[in-house]
Amino acid sequence: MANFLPVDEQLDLLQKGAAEIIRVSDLRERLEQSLRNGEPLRVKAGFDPTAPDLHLGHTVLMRKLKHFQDLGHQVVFLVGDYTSLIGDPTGRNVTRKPLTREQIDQNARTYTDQVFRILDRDRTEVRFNSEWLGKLTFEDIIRLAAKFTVSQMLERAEFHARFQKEQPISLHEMLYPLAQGYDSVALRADVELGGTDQKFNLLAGRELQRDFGQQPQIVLMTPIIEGLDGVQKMSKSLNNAIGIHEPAPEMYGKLMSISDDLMWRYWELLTDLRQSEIDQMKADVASGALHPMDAKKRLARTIVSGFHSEEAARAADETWARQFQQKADDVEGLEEVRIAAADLGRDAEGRVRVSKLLTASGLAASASEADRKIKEGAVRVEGEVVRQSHIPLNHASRLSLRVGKRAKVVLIK
RNA sequence: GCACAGGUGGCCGAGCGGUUAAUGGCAGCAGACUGUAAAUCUGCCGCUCCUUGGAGCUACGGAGGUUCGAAUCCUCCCCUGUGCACCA
Repeated sequence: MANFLPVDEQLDLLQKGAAEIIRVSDLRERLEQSLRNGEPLRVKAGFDPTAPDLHLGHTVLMRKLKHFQDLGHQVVFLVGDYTSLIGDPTGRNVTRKPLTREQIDQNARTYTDQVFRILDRDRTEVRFNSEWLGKLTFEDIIRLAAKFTVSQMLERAEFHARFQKEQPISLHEMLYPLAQGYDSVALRADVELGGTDQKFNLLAGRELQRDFGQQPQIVLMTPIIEGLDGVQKMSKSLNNAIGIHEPAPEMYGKLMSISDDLMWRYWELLTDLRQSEIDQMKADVASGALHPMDAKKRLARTIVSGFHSEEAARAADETWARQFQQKADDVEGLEEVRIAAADLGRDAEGRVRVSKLLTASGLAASASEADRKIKEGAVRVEGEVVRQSHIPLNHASRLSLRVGKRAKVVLIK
């Protein structure tokens, strides 16, 4: 099988960026064991396909998975198709809405497509937990449930908080850690990765494995990265996430919108730059040798080129600079939208309602909102601020529109 | 099942028969300021329509009802929480 690196070197890479490992001594032992018998470790990480897209927050964990993979270990990418019927209560103050089977399948497909932007497809074992969870009988579930007590469950911060606030906790939500733990049993996992918020669930795996006569898995937790707001964790539903499928300019722009403070965290968790290099850069910014904006641009380029290409990153960089650093409305590189002239409607003098233009192009959610933006002076057509509700539109079939920092080119036919 | 307390705009949370899409906070958006941001200040923050200003429509768990008038009162239903559920 693979030629493994010496244990110390492996540990060195694996510990980098890990928030907590339970326990490091066990991991060392397990690595030594694997080195002796030439068997790679089985390293598991589960993802619930509850949202259709992965975002950069997920990649923190995937990057760590890749480290294991690079070291020659067997990575198991587990799609929690069955557990997503429950919905992980982690970090939730309300019960999740259950997904339909179709949504889950659809999401799972999107997931596996995206994950191989980071992991090596040929060396990754992809599994779905419906494979074994779907076969459990009610009796099996009763036996699993008997392993935990109600107060153990209520110790969990999420449940505790909800209980205190007299908010509902459905019984099935307590089944989640059992299911995730049983996954580890079924997969005979040596190591499980997860975010720090998963601690309880990860530890349940150790518990159950012990009960099933297996060696309890090592648990490696990665930090939870903050979203664009810099406060809450990155999450699609909080609308502060950067999806890994997002187009380069979008991704670049979002990265540039983070605060200077947050930038350092992103450097650490989302790039492979060494800590020493990051510290150096930090020092340069502090001393004034490096402009923070340049550091941030470099961050954005680094990340974007990882998911797209260097050319795409460079192009995004130029587009961004044009859009935000020059005041003039430059049409080049902007997203183009087609609008049917019939959808706009003209008044007797052949003028067009600006709010219609904005809604049709997707720059405003509703005509009412568009009208407000016009009053606020946020709307520009061909670079000129527009304050009237109607503008003449002769034969121009192509014009640039801007609302605040968002801009598009519309083609009217 | 019984009793009690609740269900208000993306979220939290006031209002508890009579100005107003409904105080306030958060989030969001825009303007100013900057280095793109962040911070700060200001404005906006249901939808539709009409060329600055207006007009209309839809909203306070759901359905009915009382009333000139309801988020506010009544009835039923749905949902959540708490307590009780042997003696009671």
